[in-house]
Amino acid sequence: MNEHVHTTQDLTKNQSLVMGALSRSDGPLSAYTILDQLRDDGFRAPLQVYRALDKLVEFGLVHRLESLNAFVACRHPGCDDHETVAFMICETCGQVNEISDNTLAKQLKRLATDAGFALKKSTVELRGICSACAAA
Amino acid sequence: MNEHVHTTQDLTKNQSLVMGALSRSDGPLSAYTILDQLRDDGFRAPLQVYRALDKLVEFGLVHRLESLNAFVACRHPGCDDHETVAFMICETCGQVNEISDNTLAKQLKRLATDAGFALKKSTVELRGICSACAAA
DNA sequence: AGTGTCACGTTATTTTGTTACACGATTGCG
DNA sequence: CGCAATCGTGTAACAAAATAACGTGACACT
Repeated sequence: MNEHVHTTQDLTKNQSLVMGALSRSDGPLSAYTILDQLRDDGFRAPLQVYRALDKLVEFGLVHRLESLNAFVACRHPGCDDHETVAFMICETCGQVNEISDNTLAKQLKRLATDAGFALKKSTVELRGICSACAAA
Repeated sequence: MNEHVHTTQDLTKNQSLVMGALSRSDGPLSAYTILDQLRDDGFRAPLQVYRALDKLVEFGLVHRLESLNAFVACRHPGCDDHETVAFMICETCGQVNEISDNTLAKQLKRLATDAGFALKKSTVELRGICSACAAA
């Protein structure tokens, strides 16, 4: 097993449960929503969720949406560049679309470099109305 | 007076106080930090701060930093494109640099358009180490 | 046995943000 | 004028999001 790429099998029980909840969901979930969903599985405190989430984010299996205070399962786990991903968030239906645009990533890095800024992580979250909702 | 561009004179008392606190500060402030700073001016409840902040953001005088749950005074108030601004946030000193890059703005819009996504607002927050802190 | 590490569990607390309700000032209008 | 509508304000209570502090058990390694 590769030491960097984590799959479901590497996960601890709590991490698997949280990952499962996020995978089942078609949209982002808040930590407390996850907690509620996992009560029957023995979850009792927010910290249990947050600890699992921290690890899952670290593994690149989950993304945090800063503008929503919520989390989503990564659509392309295993891809390297988890520091430069963009999201399109529909304000009508709540659906989140994960985009991996190389040009954008490069541009952000260039912007940072030009300013002498050592970029660690970039948060790009686009808010608007998705095509499906616009049509409806 | 232009009906879209707001200046300090348009602001209500509370809005002015909050704007003043943000302008005085050299970095981002949380709503509750602002509240504490304005206790002597009669502020008592978070809602007073949030209401003022909402308006100031609406006016384009203040930006909200989603990844920090904090707020900063806009460096170039009066500029149109308050929906596509990027921030570089130094994780060492906490300084925030506001960037208005036209190429980036266009690219984000193109990304959205290509996906049939009606972009309303984009959040771009780059985390890393600023040049000053890297040198030190 | 001793040590370090890691995930886990529990309680309490802090930080952040919102809901609900009421009051006063202003504006617009019949 | 009188009256509704709007807007900013004030207060209290509350909900949501995140963390602090402390302790336990499992496991590996020496």
